[in-house]
Amino acid sequence: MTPKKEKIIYEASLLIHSLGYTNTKLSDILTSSGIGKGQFYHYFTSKQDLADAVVEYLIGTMKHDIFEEVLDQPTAPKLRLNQMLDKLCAMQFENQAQSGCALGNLAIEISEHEPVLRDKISSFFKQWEEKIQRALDELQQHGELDKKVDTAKYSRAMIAMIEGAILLMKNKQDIQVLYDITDVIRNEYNLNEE
Amino acid sequence: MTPKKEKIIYEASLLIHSLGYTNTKLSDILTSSGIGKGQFYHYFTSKQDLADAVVEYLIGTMKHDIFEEVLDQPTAPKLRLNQMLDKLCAMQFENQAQSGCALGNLAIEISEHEPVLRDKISSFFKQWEEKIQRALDELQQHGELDKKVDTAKYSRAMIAMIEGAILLMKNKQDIQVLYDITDVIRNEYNLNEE
Amino acid sequence: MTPKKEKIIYEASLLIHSLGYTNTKLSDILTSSGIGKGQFYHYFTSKQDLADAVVEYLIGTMKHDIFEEVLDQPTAPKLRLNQMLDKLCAMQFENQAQSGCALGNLAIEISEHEPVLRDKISSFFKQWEEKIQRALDELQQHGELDKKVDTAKYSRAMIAMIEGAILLMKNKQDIQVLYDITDVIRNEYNLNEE
Amino acid sequence: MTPKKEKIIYEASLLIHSLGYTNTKLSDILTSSGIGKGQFYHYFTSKQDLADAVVEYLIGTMKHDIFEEVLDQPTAPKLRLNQMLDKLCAMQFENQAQSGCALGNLAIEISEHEPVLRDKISSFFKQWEEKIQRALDELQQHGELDKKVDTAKYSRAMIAMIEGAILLMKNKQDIQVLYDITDVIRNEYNLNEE
DNA sequence: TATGAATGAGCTTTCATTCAT
DNA sequence: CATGAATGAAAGCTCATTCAT
Repeated sequence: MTPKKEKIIYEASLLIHSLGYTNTKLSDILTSSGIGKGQFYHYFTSKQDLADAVVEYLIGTMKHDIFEEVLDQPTAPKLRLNQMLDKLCAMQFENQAQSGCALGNLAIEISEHEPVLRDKISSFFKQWEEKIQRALDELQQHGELDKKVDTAKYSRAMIAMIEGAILLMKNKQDIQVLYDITDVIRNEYNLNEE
Repeated sequence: MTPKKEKIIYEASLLIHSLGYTNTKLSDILTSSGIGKGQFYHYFTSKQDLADAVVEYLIGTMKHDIFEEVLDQPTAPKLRLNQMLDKLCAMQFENQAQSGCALGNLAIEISEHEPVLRDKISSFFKQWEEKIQRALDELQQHGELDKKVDTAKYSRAMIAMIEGAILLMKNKQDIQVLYDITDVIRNEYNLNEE
Repeated sequence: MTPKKEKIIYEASLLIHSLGYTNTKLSDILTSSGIGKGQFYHYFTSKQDLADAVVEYLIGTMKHDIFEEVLDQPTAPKLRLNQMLDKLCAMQFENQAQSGCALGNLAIEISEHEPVLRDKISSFFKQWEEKIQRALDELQQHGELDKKVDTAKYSRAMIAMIEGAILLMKNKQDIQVLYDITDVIRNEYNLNEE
Repeated sequence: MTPKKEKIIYEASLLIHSLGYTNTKLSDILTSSGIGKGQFYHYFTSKQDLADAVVEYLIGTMKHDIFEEVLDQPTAPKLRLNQMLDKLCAMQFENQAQSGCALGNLAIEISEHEPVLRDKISSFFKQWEEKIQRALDELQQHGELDKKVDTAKYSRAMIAMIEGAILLMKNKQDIQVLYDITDVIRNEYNLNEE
């Protein structure tokens, strides 16, 4: 992967995050990347091909920021989940609550009609669920979570709350929505005390 | 509003639900509605104008189905909330878990760049929150909900869970995701009968 | 078929005759026809679609000029064949021996890779063979052609001589080539005397 | 001429034979030849320049196969012409009747608009005519051909039949067309042994 | 009202050619 | 000699919108 290609993917990811895949025009990408039309097709076979690369890049970023740096750490489960929420809030704050979740947006834009991309995103969400579930299992073992909750369902529900919160936040263009709902998450999953 | 105009809006709402606003072409709408180009511009000044009407229609449908028929009813709060969840699940089941939430999709597609539509959707979500909050307040008064929860935040969080669940469901193209997460909602908000 | 569509097909047929299918650009056709890009796609679904129409038009023209006006006439076979050759020579003379046989050119350009167009042209050549063969059969019956020649093969061979003559004529950009070879045809098929 | 350059010309000739000059892309040639872009422009100044070389190569091949190995041989004229036809049939059989005559195809594709290439091909056809004419003259001297035929016209007509036969054969994608018409040639020019 | 022909800016993509290394 | 990154004009095509009837 040449630096140029990485640059194109990065610039495209910003555009797609803000505008969506369809609304991002090749000309936008060319302008942002500072390349010519022909050059683009030297690196990618099509706009679709770039979309694949962007999705992989976005998933890679999330895996790095959320999995490797937080959920995969050998720290206490409560800490991991709190750090995860902090980080997600920080990401949206940096974006000024404007564009929402890049992968969530794409999931909604393409899931019904683009099976390949859908599966990539779906696979990411599955991994995320598993890592949260592991944390919830640990909490349960430590008696910090109600014994009878189904951690598989609850980890998925936590992601749903996060994605839904970001959706509502984007719709209101107001970061407070995300803060409020992460508060509720911390309450409901006993992430607050001590 | 002539029946023809209503027909156009209805057919457009189906297409936009499945394809998104940008990916829905005027020609698709004309074909579905069985009208000609000139006819369209007789009823609408632009595609944007139609989008406004579609959003109003979608909001109107939700208000009828969820507000008037359920949340505004003088029934027990637990029943109202359960019926609301049942209805939302039924709607997605009918759609075979394919397209997700029409308003949620649009919220994500247009919130950053189309203030007028964003505000319309945002206003709908706000009303929804208020009606859920009212139900939660009643539950609290009946001692069926923890006294210290902030019902404003919790009603918003419930919508976040619902929208997030539908997002994940659409991404997996599997209704079970929605069922699982509504189970969690019922648990957490003490909606299961006893 | 609207006059506009006919005009596009006609102008395209001239361009394709001279330049070939691939070398004829949509922009050439638009300029010749005096229409805009969008209008073209109102009448045709693609450049390929136009090619189909052009082939049909070219075949139709040949059928009219060579079949209906000459070979299908109830005149003497020798006269019909001579008139056919005269007409073919006249057509190339009008074109100043520049572009050759429109259908022959297309046959060479597309036969290996475009089965649909190939079959259309092939079907035209087959009909042409049959009509010449009928004339040759009549000649044989009148004792004006050697009894033992296989009229099926000889009619096909006559078309081969014509198409080959036009090919060589085009290559030399000299009508005389065609005249010389039609002379040979008239000799060999006893079309001269009286 | 380096082996690499010869390789490029050879691979290009195969592609141009099948696809035509315009439809053969530089990238196809690079792939087939296993070279890079820069390498190509080291050997050729342009695609046109390559086309010149390909035409020379194709003409050279025909001269070797048809002239040197057959028509220039000091054998009997009837044998030479029969061997020529046999060889031409064999070449098309090898190609499975798919692509036709490489030089005939190019003649049709470029004669109207590329004078340099046209003249090269035209010059080849002229030489071919002369060599056939010489054979016909010898046949006439041996009393094996009608005295009064104009051997110049008849040699050209023979090439026309061959090229026309290959055109029809390519259009039908059926080698039998060529076989049938060469049969007629052998009849008409008294080439069948007796 | 109603039709669909016409427009044209802009889209994704192609491709011969040039250039830096 | 050799590579392949870079260029950009031009290709085929799309689509919201306008206009003549």
